[in-house]
Amino acid sequence: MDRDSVVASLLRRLETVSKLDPADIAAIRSLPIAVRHWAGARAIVSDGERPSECCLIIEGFCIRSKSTEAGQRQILSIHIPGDIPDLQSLHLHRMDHDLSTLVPSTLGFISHASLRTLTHARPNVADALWRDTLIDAAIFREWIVNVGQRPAPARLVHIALELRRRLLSVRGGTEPATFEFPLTQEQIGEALGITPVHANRIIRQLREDGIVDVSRGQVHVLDETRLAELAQFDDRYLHQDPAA
Amino acid sequence: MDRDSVVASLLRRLETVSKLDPADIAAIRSLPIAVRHWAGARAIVSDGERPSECCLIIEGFCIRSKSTEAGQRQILSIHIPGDIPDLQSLHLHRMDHDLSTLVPSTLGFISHASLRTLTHARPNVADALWRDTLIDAAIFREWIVNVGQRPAPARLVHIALELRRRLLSVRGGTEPATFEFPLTQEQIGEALGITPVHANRIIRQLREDGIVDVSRGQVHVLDETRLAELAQFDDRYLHQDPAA
DNA sequence: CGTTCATTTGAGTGCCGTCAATATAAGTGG
DNA sequence: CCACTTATATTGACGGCACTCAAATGAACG
Repeated sequence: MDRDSVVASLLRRLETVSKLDPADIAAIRSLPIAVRHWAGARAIVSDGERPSECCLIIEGFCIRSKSTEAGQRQILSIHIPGDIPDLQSLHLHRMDHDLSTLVPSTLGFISHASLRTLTHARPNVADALWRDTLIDAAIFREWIVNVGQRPAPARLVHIALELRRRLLSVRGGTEPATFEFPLTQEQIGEALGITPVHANRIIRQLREDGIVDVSRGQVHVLDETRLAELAQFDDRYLHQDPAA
Repeated sequence: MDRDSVVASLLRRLETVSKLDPADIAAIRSLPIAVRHWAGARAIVSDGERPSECCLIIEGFCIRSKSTEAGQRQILSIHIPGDIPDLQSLHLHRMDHDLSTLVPSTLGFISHASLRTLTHARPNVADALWRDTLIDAAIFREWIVNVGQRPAPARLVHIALELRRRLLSVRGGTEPATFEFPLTQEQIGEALGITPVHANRIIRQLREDGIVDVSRGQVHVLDETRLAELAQFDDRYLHQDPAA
């Protein structure tokens, strides 16, 4: 895999979210990145570890999650190509959650050392990456609202619409009626804070109602209008416009 | 109010969380800060606004919250002296949630311009503040787990123990059996994702069981052992040790 | 073609929500 | 300082969303 396509999605993403000048872009392009392939459903970094590098998703999907002592798991976020899901480890040295792949993925590892050199040399890039971690936090805030306030069907369609919107800033184009959503029903339950049994019932209900069909790792939108009404999805919290 | 006591809690907090050298500390001390008093239960910045300054809590308590279109409110975090709850606005220009006081408070406002000058001149300070926002995000992650996975009584004691632990890094000393918790039962409900009626029942149950007494804006620990067992509180996610 | 994992469905239970009323505390003006 | 107003806390009755336990079906994979 050539260097350009490795950083392409990262740059596309940083540029939709921040303003960078050519020198910044060149500096990011010249970061040393170690590309490795990862099987699906495998840990990348685990709770308690002290990683010395950050992980750029080049291809595939990842999730972050935390497990309680009672043995329950909560999925905290879903990550797509262009994301650096453990960028926080640059300053938070011990992991407080798990990061793992959802499907077979191509990952690029960037050492903390080289990132630190870059951010200290170029405050502009530091700001862009900082901003990236702040958007990450904004998504967590919305996730809290989702789990805390919305009824289960609305929770599901909300995270689905969030994922669709975020995929746009990498893939480009217009909102598709069908898109990847590579979670099992058990994982959907872990993301929404419900049991897999209940997740199944909600999915069936949404399908029977002709709103969305969530199956085989994909979402098929059946009725865009009623879906929007149910999800109450407002993308402002994604902060995708650097000017705003 | 003299300058030293204004920044004292901020410095104490940044130093428990990051390593700063004397020049960094001097630079932070010389930040222009406008001190203002605020009544209780008043908005500081609201969803949709574009603030040009950040707010340091000098005295008092604040919360961040988001409201859904359905009119429900979710409290996202509780803030104490030394916190800069809207530090994210430095890079995320449009607010995606509300920040308001819980009780009458003394606030210090620091312009984005002076913060940006400081962070660009001193990468060390930038890293410390960046780290601060990352801890903020780590707390959000734990909050998601709390709301998504724990039963309501455990949720309540978990946020109470988190607040107690965080108060320690400002106030110093050892874990007190009684501490401030200035939330009404309605606000407790909004923080936990339950109704105020149910919040009341849980509080009563915890009191009757002799575990904790949450009343009149205070928490009284009745049985430290059973409390710890119920809350499953592990402070690792607060990242209070700069070395770790 | 058997093993394993994911999905689906049923029956019964319980946590938590809604609606409603009352009590208590806190604050305000006369 | 008391009457009045309002916010907060408390309690009861009832309903429903979501959980547990359990089993069956379907899909994927070596």
